[in-house]
Amino acid sequence: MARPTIADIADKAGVSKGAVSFALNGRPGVSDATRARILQIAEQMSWRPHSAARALGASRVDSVGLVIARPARTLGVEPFFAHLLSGLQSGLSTHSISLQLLIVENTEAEIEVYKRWASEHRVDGVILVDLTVRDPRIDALRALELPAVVIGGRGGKGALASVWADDRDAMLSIVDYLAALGHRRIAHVAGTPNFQHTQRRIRAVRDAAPRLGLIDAPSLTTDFSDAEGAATTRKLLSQADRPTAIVYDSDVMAVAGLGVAMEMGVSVPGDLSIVAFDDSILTQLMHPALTALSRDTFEFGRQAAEVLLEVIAHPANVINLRTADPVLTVRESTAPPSS
Amino acid sequence: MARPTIADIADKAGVSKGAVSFALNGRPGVSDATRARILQIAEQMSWRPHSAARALGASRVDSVGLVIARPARTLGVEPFFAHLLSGLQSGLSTHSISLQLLIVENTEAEIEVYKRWASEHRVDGVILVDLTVRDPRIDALRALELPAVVIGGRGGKGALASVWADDRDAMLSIVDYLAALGHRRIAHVAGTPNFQHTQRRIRAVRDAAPRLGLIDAPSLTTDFSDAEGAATTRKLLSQADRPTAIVYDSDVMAVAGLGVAMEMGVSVPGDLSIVAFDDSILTQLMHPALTALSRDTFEFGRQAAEVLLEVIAHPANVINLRTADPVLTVRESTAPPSS
DNA sequence: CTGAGGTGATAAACCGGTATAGCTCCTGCA
DNA sequence: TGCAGGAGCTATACCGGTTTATCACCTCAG
Repeated sequence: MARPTIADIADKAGVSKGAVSFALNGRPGVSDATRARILQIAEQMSWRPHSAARALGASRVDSVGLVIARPARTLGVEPFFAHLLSGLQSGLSTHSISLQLLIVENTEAEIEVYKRWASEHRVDGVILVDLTVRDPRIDALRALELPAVVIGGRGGKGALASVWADDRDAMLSIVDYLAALGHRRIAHVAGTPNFQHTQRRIRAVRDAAPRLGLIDAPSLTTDFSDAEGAATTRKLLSQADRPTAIVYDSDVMAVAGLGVAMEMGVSVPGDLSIVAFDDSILTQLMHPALTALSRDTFEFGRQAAEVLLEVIAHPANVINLRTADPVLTVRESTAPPSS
Repeated sequence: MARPTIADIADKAGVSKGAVSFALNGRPGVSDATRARILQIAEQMSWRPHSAARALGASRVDSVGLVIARPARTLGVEPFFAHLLSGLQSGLSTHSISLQLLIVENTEAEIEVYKRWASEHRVDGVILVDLTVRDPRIDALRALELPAVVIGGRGGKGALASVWADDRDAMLSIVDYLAALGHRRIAHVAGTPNFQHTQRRIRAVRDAAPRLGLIDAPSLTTDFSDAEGAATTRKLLSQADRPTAIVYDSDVMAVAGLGVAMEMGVSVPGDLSIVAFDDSILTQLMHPALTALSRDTFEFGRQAAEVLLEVIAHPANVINLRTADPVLTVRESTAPPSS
């Protein structure tokens, strides 16, 4: 017998299908003795539930979805997603929930995927990343009544559950550190301005400037690419009063910035300190190794999974979980300013 | 009506459920007029099939799986997987097939996942990556009768379908190029020896050495990590007769190697030429930018998807597809040897 | 005029589970 | 003694599709 069904088990145990179902799902309706016998037979026949049959009967598919709307090119470099995925899976696997992953080009396509998933009952819920200001996905998901958890932002007036880290505090810890080293000209090479976290980081820099007595603290937005990271760095370093420290919103841009500094004869950390807002193997491969903000992305994913499962189970329960604060890992790219 | 079923359509069209099913799946049994009417009603009610119901009836789930057995740490840096994923999805989405992704720690866990997927009918087939010599997954999959396609290797005596590139030719093109530049001491920092492609690359170097008159052409295996890449480079550059060119099996190791060269005062490409077997944004961020072998990984994934769907439809049909050869992208890290 | 064969449809079984109504005992309490 | 109530189990409907057996009807050849 290749693939036993509960009917086979019922036959062998001399009970009804219903009793087998009760026993296998740990719900009342059978005696302990019968339950034990059924479980043993199931084990021995190496029975496993047919996912489609269960989904049809129980109207849940034990599967959640993650759509990433980014060009594949930028995806690969970011260890963020790999760690997030691992964390998500770690949180899901304990409940035998599987993960559907889809990479699409833009937000419209992403919303289309949600519609399809909802109408085909392919997932019980979804995880949202890269939240933008006035994100259209939030309304779309609400309309679809698809449970969701937002990663790294708030779910729009508390409507969607979320798991988030405090970008503001994190940015402040970087700027505080640089100011303590003696830097007064600090620049911030930010990412895409429509991302919520970009906004929060820019605001943090702006707010901290007066308190720390910074002479200049510009935030320049980019598209997160190495090319714009390099171009922006070139512009900053060409100024008369160039910054003595630059904070980059991503590790890739920080590495690109380091390249520009070398190319222009600006020594790091002698003439310029560099900090990356994201940590990865990239920052450690460099010479000098880059000071970077380390986040526990794996744990982030694990918590997101837990929250999502909770929201699926109890849709009314809107959870907003703040995760552990990221910490600044100081390496070789930061030092007091030379003059 | 939130989610219409074919019964609703049947009611509205005044026909039976069966007729609707025939019409929607484009199979004979209904007249063209009725078919058109049913399709129109389905469209208007924005009907979509319930995936679980379809899976249960048709015994296929329109979903395939990919398991990656690697630590998440190394995963993120490799653009390879992001591109492969995009390509796979591109090939699958035209047939409305979804992809399940799972990252696990080791091969045993991977095989367990296959067993679970097979017994729970969660996927119609799987894609295999990182093929090792005498790979245990091949026999496991055959035992499970789970359709599969192997990426980047042969499916064990032609048993499993495969999509592969010619690693041997690729390595020869690198070594030929370095020899043409005048290099006679070429070293090869290889990956894990149990990978099939590592073996093929090592063999290619060994076979080419006499023909090209190479004085020395050692292949040193590593675990693919930046640490071992750096350590091996350090060892090579400390030798009396140190190599004038090093070929690295991955971009991460090449970058680590470049760092070691800088740290030891060995100029690149003046004193040492460096080639990476894998291309990515990493190699382009470096100074000097690294000469690297570029593969069309997206297309690779797309073809793998096509082959897998073919194998699922016709299990007896074992396809072995050779993809386009990778090309060497020459950048700043290679030059004729100095002396 | 008859019968073979094809067309267009229906009804019902089926896929493998879950959920529920109901039945049979058994126990405990008035 | 009678009966309420619960434990333990069965039978059956149901989820939303697919597939098969069957049938009515029409056409056309013999």
